[in-house]
Amino acid sequence: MSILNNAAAVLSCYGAGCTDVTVTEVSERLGLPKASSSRLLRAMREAGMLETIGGTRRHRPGRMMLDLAAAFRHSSSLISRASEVVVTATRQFGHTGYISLLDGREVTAVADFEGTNLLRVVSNIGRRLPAHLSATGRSLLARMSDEEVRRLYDGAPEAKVLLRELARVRSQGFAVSEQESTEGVDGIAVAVGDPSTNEAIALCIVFPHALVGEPERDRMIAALGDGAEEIARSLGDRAFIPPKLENRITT
Amino acid sequence: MSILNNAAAVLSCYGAGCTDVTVTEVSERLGLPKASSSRLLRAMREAGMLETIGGTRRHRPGRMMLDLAAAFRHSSSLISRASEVVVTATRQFGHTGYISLLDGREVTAVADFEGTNLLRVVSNIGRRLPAHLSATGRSLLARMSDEEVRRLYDGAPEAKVLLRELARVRSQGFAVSEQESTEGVDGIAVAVGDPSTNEAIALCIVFPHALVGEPERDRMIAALGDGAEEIARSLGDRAFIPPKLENRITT
DNA sequence: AACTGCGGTTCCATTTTCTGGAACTTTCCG
DNA sequence: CGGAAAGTTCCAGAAAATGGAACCGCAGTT
Repeated sequence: MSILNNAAAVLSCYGAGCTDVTVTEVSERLGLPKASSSRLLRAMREAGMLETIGGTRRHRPGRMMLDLAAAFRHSSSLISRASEVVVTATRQFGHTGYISLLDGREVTAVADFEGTNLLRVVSNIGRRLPAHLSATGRSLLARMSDEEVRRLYDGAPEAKVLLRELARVRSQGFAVSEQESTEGVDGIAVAVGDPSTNEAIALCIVFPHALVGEPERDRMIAALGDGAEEIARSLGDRAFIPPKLENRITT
Repeated sequence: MSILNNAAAVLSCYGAGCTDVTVTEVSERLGLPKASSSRLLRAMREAGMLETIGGTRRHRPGRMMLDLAAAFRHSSSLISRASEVVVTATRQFGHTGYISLLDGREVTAVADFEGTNLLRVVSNIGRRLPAHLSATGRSLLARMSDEEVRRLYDGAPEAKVLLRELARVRSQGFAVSEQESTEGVDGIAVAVGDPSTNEAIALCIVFPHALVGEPERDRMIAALGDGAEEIARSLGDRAFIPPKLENRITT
């Protein structure tokens, strides 16, 4: 068990609302002796991976993580192109937009773009959601074959329902979330990929459930879909599914 | 020399436009034998700190960095409060806003908030600037004593000019940047701190130089200043310098 | 003031991991 | 296809990491 794995295990503690840790908490969560935890956190501090909050015992990720997250975002021309599309839609409609990607069975937001309407949506960056319970996740899963989805959700009770849901997403070319992950907030998502890097991302807009009617939703779907289609064409994404509003299935 | 330090050195390669690295590049930049570099990158890959781009030889930061950057942002109530202020100002004025912090002699943006006006400013997150050459940097440095600034810039040729500049910032309570780091773009920044964590951040708005006149600049300064003052009051920041428009010194 | 408990740090012998150079393998390009 | 460049594996020795115990620092209680 290398120290690098221990360090990564410490870093994995962050998330799901955990913003800082102490020596004792690390010791308990990783099952390491106190002495090892103390030395590990110290070494990580000195390497810049962690920093203490105001000289207290509380350790948070070091500020180098800001640079690293940005480098991740900039490493992908797919993300850059999709960001342009979502920014434009965010400005056009005034609602908040996201770029998200899959990591195992979860989605995580890569970038967000604040809207101007009255709805202040908590930033999704750093917040992981089950893929099958979010529009972005479903739009991304819909790009996979049923066999691939079955393998990913092997043994999971939600697999059967999910496969039916994904058939629907494929038919429509977009995924919809209705107050699913946030009360009062709906979302629409369209996924697109880059075959040269074998990655895919979801473009998403979220908006207040009660204030946005179907005509505006259609316009947003079209805006995301047209932009994503342009990206798919220029990157050669043969798995792209263009949104077809006439195929919309209402619940 | 521990493997953790080597890993951190690899992670430090990202930034200044570098979004991915190969084994050979790491070998050269860190002065390590190829064998060591290959094993190091592999161990970091397996730990999730790095990932390859589409199975190529190119390594970028792993997606865990997104979570870690978010945890950093959420670890500070100062950043959260300041973000509220900047979002409000961004919506009120339509210009892009930032939260930035100091790291040595550099500033780095923690969060950005896209405006709605026609100016599309490249995201500053992940882009480090010399603190003395940016409004956010100067507003943060102005909170330090001259002695502290001299120590930070010990031996640096720009120290003398900077100290004069900081006296000006202290007199005004805000810092201004006029087409300094980006052509055609001006910025104003106000710094505020949290004595309980001993950290400080700068609230900043950037806008097109040619399109924003002095009355609107004053209103933006007031918006940032009032918000920052509220934060300072509630966190007990005795080093806070409220903006005083009557003390403005024009170049 | 002394004591106790909790969180964290240091010491040290032992164990484990990491290292560099060389040989080998894979990939890419002309 | 061949050659060169990039990357990987092997192995003995060196270096780092480990766990348990002792120690330290701080805060609260008597």
